[in-house]
Amino acid sequence: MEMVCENGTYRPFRAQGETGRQQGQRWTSADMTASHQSGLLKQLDQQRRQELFCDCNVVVEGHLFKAHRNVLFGSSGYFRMFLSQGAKDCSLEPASASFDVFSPDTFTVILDFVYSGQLELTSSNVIEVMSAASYLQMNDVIAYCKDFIKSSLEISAKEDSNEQYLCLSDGSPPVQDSGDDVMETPVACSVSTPGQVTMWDQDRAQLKEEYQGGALSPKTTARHQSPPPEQSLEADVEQEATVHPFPSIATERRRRGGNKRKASTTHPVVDDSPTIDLQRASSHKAQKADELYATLPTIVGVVGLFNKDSSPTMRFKCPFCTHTVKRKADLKRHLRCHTGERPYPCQACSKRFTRLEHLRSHFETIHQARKLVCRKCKRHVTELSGRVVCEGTRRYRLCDVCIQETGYSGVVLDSTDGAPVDEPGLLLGVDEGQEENREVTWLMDDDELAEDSGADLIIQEVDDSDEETSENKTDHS
DNA sequence: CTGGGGATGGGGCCC
DNA sequence: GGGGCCCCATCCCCA
Repeated sequence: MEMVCENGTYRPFRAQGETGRQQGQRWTSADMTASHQSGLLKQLDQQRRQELFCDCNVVVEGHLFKAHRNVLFGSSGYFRMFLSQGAKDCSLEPASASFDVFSPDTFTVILDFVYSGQLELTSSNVIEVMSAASYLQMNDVIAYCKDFIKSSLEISAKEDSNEQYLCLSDGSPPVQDSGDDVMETPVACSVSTPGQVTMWDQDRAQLKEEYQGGALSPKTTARHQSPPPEQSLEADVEQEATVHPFPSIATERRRRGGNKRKASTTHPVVDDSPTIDLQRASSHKAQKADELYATLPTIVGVVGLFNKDSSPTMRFKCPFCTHTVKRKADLKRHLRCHTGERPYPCQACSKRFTRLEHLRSHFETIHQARKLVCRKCKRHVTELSGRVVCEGTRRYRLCDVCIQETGYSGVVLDSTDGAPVDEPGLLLGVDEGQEENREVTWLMDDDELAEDSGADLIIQEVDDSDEETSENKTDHS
């Protein structure tokens, strides 16, 4: 770059306009800037389509795309790295890049976006475009894809909320399930009937309508030319906790911490309507997860990395975060932390889990008192010496010593028929299903424990539609 | 306020 | 691909 000497120091040469601005002579406006940028981009796009001055060849699965280095450099972190490596190479040979990790159609969408600022997202290509954008390190495209998905799921969540509103119209307070993130606020929202219009199509129509009406913020309109600086992924993630029902890992964990304890300390949900409602919401979430899975193309993340011996290894990349896994099954498992899908409900307390093993662990710990440790003195007990104490649906063991020391009083079930022993001050004949707000405590023998606990855990991957009946049964068993 | 422990959830990997 | 085990991180309660 040409340098000029100014007061004994060298400064970069300034264009006329900048000098003019310093002197207050520059005449400009936002419209003029936008018009100029738009025109320039159009010109570049025309050049690309006419293959004029293209100095970069991109081969995607055998299909050749011609483009301009400068444009790719300015749009993609991947190309910035790639082209920087050859920047010192002053040869006139066009730079060449080859990809097999996404389809030519997907790259067409991305390249069109680069040259026009218009991102043609559809329900069928959003995942693949997002994955490719992740590979190419195009954060703005990723953000737009995320917004597209989030907006769709927001509609879904509104539908869920609306259902909840309808279910709770009898005035019952909404019950927040521990495991599920159900929107609490009822939202007036028209619910489309299945088959009438797809979630994605509805969302696109809404986006288009809002955009045309000028009601949509630039963030969700996939405009490329002037993305605000705060529109980074990090900022986006920060907003998720309050705005979007589609959490990243970070926000998921934050929220998890907030809700988790409520679940473990509150009594089981005994009011049927909210439970059913949560199940419906969860069912809806599972459906959305299924839709997401259905839209996952094989592309989802076939990312070529390299082993120590420089041999390529295939990994599957999560389209929603930077996580990669070796197996597709592991990716599916991982995706549950994004979709919120919890297909394994505890039949005893309605808490839901993402994995069967977590459900099993929870059930054995919380409801079966499988740990042979006295909860009070922490000493090891045996099946015989450790008496099982029940609090609601929670069960744990106390050794005889701790029971005597604490003067433990509660409902003591007869070991033979399970009926409470008639003692003064005990809650007799109180069923938790009938007296949900009273903490019923009793002792239980191992015989009874073995008899009923094994049957309690009905492990199944739930088809939520049938869930309400089965859970009602176990709630009162 | 702090450390320990329980509960939960996610990742890696073997079967 | 699913099930299961192990390990680890995080959050929260409690002493």
